[in-house]
Amino acid sequence: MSAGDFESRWLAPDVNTVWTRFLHVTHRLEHQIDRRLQEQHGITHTQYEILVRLADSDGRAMRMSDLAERIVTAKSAVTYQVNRLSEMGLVSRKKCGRDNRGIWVHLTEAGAERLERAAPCILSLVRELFLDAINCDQAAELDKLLGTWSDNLDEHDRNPIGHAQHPEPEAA
Amino acid sequence: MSAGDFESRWLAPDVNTVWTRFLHVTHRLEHQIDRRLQEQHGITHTQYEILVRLADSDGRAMRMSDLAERIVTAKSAVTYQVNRLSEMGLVSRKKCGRDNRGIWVHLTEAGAERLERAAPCILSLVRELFLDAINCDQAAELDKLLGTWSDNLDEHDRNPIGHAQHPEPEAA
DNA sequence: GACGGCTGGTTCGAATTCGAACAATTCTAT
DNA sequence: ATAGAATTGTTCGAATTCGAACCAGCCGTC
Repeated sequence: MSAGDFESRWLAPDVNTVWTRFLHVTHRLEHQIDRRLQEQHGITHTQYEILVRLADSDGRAMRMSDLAERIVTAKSAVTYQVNRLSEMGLVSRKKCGRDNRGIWVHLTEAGAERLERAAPCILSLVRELFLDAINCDQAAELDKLLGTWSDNLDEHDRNPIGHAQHPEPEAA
Repeated sequence: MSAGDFESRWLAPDVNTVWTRFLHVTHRLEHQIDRRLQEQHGITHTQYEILVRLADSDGRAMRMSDLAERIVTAKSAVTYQVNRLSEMGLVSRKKCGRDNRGIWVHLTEAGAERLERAAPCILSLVRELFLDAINCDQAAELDKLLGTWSDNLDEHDRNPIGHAQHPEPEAA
């Protein structure tokens, strides 16, 4: 085809390159961590994340929906995983009197212990793969970047469309 | 550990914070893109990735396993997605005479068109959320970081554990 | 040229995720 | 007080992913 001017087609190679590499790296990172976590501690990365968030929370407990928001998944997925973790005895659910429809997920002693055992392993992996090899300046830069991205996402969530094509229904 | 210099500022706020933010940001990014892609172009992010890789390849074709490696998923997942894309008419499979067990996945005209339509949309989203807000220096920095991480992962893959934690002390 | 070992892809079952529909509860405004 | 809206979690079905088992074609050696 090669239809004349398509400057907006592949844009600057930079965007593509950086983005592609970014995806590649993040995917591989997740895979590594997931595997290690599975093999050595018998939990998923998501499950690990849930435990971490609980441990970091006041009273080692959190509401389902807060959990969902923190780990960025659908509520139903949280239900599923909390069931799993509950079966394993790592968390427990308790109704909270205040709001009868709400549920508090508590980290159990067993859960805390499991986390204590898994955390160093994962953190060292994260360090090894992710942080150790970058210097302070880069680290500071990364921190800034994360902030920027986060803000951007917030803003975009508030204002989903930006300038997207009209949400036209499929014309017949 | 003096509490004022870059180093401690970086190390002290612990790995956890940066890592957590990183996960949060990447997950949200993926979700945004996935949603946009689904809503506006009827394909998954993985499917989009496959199309992109094909379009970028010589002869707009790739072997299944190369594809799997590029997009970092299990081979079976590639089979699955290529089947879907094939049903949609966006790719086609062709045996290659050379190696009778190998399969070349070709981008069809329809696939190329679909990609042409989707790419600007996604790239603009990527820019908007990911790149626009960072300046050249930061972009360069990011690029360097990605390179470092990638190398790290390569090395780690070659040398998976090197010092496995306690393999499995599960008994009481 | 037959034999064991690789490699490339597929198939199968299990696990996980999502979104939509739902039930129960709280909140708001009249 | 009450109808309507919003929120909280769950359930359900569909889609997707993974890993292991598997088949088939390639490659080296004898």
